Amino acid sequence: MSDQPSRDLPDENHIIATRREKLAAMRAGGQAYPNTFRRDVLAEHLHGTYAERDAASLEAEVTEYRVAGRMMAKRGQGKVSFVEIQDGSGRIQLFVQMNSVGADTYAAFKSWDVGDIVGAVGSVMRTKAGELSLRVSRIELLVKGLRPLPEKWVGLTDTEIRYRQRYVDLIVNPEVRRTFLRRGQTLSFIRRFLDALGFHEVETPMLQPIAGGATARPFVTHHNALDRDLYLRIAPELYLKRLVVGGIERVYEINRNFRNEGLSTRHNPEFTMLEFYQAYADHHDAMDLVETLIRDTALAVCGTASLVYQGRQYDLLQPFRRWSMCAAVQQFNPDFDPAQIGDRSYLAEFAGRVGVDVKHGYGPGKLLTEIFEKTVEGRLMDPTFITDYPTEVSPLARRNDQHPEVTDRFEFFVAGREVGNGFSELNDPEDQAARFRAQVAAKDAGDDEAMVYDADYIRALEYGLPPTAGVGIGIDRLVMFLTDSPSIRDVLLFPSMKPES
RNA sequence: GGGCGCAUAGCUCAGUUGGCAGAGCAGCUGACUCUUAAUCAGCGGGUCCAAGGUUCGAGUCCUUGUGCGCCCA
Repeated sequence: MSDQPSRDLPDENHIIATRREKLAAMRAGGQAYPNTFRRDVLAEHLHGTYAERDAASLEAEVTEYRVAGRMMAKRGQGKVSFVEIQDGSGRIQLFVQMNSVGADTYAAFKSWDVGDIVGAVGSVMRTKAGELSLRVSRIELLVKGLRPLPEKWVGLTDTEIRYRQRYVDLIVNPEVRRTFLRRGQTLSFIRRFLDALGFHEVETPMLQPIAGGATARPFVTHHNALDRDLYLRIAPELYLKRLVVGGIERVYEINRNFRNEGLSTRHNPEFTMLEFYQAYADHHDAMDLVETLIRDTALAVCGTASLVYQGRQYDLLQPFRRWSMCAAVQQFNPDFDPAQIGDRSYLAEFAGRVGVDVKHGYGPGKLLTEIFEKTVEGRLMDPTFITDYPTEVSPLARRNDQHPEVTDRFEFFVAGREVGNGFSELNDPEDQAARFRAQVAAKDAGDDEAMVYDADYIRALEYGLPPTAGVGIGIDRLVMFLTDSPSIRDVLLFPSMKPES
């Protein structure tokens, strides 16, 4: 231990030291990190091809295969050993005999460790226990693993190590790999779904001079050459609607948003959002589209629309429920009187009673929304659209023609969590300018999440935004639902963490 | 931001009333030509999260801090 070459590593131990000695011996004997071995088959393909073949019929199979992967198990039995290697598709057992690979190779092989990466050549066989294996004629150590893998049976459960060292998590926990493959399939399917409907995928700025399109606190960064602050975007919304003005009438973007808020099982400072906009459509069309999108995505990536999330059954084939916010509040608060929905003092009293921290600037719409979030949101388990969001809390949404105090807006909930948000877009530039001014007033009054006046966006609207519906869907929360993951950190490869202690 | 819980070997975990730091797996040495968490014999392995405090004596009790988890805001 006295001459370790990597004293900067905090957790050197005798296991790592022993493996470093093995690596040093490899270096002394030639190339320790060869990149000449080429494989020609994956484990999954072997299992698929030979699943039905018995031991006797495989004896006649002379095809030599070349496989490569990480050794996940090694069971020595004297002059014969069994090894499980894991490649990108799964695992395959290697049957390594001294008589087949030679005494020298076999002696070297005995010193290799679980966690090392090997390449092997051999023909298929079935062992006496019935396991499909490769009878190895040649085997080669490709990469020496210096750090021991977690214990083979219980594995790695410490959530902190799982998140900070996701590479280890991925090696030893197959379900983690499945979760992230499914996340990729979800993104891929959504793109195909929207592409097929004539939507065009675009990329709009993530560094923005004005962080608009949502009510949230942004991250601030600085551009040195311009000597000005820029903001990481909190939403792509205002840029995407500029594109609709420009004639890209069906447009979407899937990318990261950044919001300067705390961490929780539902919040990560950077998260992935899908937003799409469709000209000549309204919020009803958008809800229909979201319902189809969610259902078809589940069918495509889970193979079924009947899902289990955290022990509860969800049937996405049933039509999604649609409730106005007021009706939903009444549903979960039998003593709530919808006739007094315009009465601020009534709402303030009710809000205070259910635990809302009522602030002076809150109007009736904000109060109703707070009551909704406090008493309803977490209980919306089955897929539900909540509609008729108050204009007061919807500065970018079109007013309802009959009831201008609410907007043609909805949010989508499932499993007690908000997953989507959409509305008929406000395309009246004068109304939009007034709404921005109200937001600026709120900001001046101390609401640091309120919006900033975006003069160029108003200018764009003055050229004419077609009647348009827009939707945002939180991809991380959708993937949580589709993969039965309790925390957003389970669907982010590298979730935000406090600095390692 | 508040409350509760957790932190001991590379990993997963025990640790009694405050009295010598433990197990399984992994590792090392040896045996073993069909194993499946292989088996058998032997051996090594610790900043008990950090810093203070109480005590003859602290992994254990107290305080503060750090990280993680859960709940609440």
